[in-house]
Amino acid sequence: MSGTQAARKPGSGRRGRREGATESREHILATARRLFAEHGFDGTSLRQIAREASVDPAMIHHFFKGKDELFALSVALPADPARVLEGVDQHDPEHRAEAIVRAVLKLWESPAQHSLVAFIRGTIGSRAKTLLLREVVTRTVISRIMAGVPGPPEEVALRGNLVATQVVGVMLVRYVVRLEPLASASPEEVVRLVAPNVQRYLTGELGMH
Amino acid sequence: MSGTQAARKPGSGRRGRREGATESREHILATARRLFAEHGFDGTSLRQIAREASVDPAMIHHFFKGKDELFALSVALPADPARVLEGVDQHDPEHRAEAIVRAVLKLWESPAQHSLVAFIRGTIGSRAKTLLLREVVTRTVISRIMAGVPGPPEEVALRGNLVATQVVGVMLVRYVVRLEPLASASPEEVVRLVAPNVQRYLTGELGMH
DNA sequence: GCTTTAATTCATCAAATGATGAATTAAAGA
DNA sequence: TCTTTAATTCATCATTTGATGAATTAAAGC
Repeated sequence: MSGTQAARKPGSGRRGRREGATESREHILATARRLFAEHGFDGTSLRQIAREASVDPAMIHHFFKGKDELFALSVALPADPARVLEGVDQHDPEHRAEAIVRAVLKLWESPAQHSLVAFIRGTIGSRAKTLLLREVVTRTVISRIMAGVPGPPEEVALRGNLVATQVVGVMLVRYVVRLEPLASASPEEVVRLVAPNVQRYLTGELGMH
Repeated sequence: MSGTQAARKPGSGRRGRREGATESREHILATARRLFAEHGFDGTSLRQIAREASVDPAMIHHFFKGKDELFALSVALPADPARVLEGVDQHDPEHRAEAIVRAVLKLWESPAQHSLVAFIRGTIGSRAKTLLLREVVTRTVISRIMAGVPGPPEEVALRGNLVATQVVGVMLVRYVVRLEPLASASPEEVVRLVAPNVQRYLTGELGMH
């Protein structure tokens, strides 16, 4: 796992503050996002981030409390669920699926994609982080998606879980594993393909009881 | 991340071969399976495995070439896709979804569950391993599931991807993230809930072209 | 211009990791 | 029984990791 030597030898840079605008903090964050996305949390070292950001490792501790905070700030929750799903709950539940799928795809097609992949990799890799994910997903995402859906609470909760399976599945297969041809399909085509199934979970006949 | 001290101090055990049956190798494998499932590949150290298996770390290198081989043997491909999906392709494509979902759930409800979660965590955590997963899934799983499905190859491939989104989503939400109430639903109920959506992807109207 | 603040690098630490070779002991085979 | 093979532990290495404190330099505020 040991790559080639650093692009900047230890000692080639002058000491002290650099001239010009200060942008190291953003470089660190951008590099961290990219590396966490590629190799996950444990697979990415602070030194590697520092090297690729052309910065001394100590800078990371100067700007952030440690690796955890860097991960949290660079990668975790790269988007505010409330904003992403804004307006979704104003659609009639009977015709909400399209809006959900479209909102999710819009987010994943944005520049946030790197961060999102990093979030998925870093989160699923560890049990502790997965538990955190469950909380976030349940409280902020699913509750929002299911607002106003009629039926007994237990059934609505189950429907929310089912919607999650389909949405998470698309995210994983299209953006993380990148199966073709789905990965190359246009967002609108994905909406057409997937939304009907999501709609069934939301308000359709489930064949229960 | 550092847990409590080991259950066996360094020096409390006699040197040399232990008396009685030799089962350390299996203990190592079982412990590795469990720990890889909880903390992923990088999050699990050989020393931790050795400690919880009540074994010297050097034993791991005695039985296995290294961490990679241990991971491969304990965790990777915990089930032969061919066996799991055996007979699925003998169902008429028009009524194959139930068989698929049932086969997948049967596997995940088996004792292999730990290994499978470990496989997912270890695989999704790293980009390189994800690429490998893509190969395996495409060549062995999807091709088997889609055998005999009519239509142009490109469309069949897309349908296969869509089936994958739904199946992967269920695996992740039910077994890895464990969202309730889906995680506690009976396998047969999950089949009833999910199979219709899988069937639409397999042979249903997709609204394309 | 002077002072304060912040950015940047260097040197270094303690801990943990994967790995290896030698020594010790029991089981298996003759 | 004697010999060979395999299992088990110990001691130890070189690396890597995350982290810290001090020293150096530029920017910002006055």
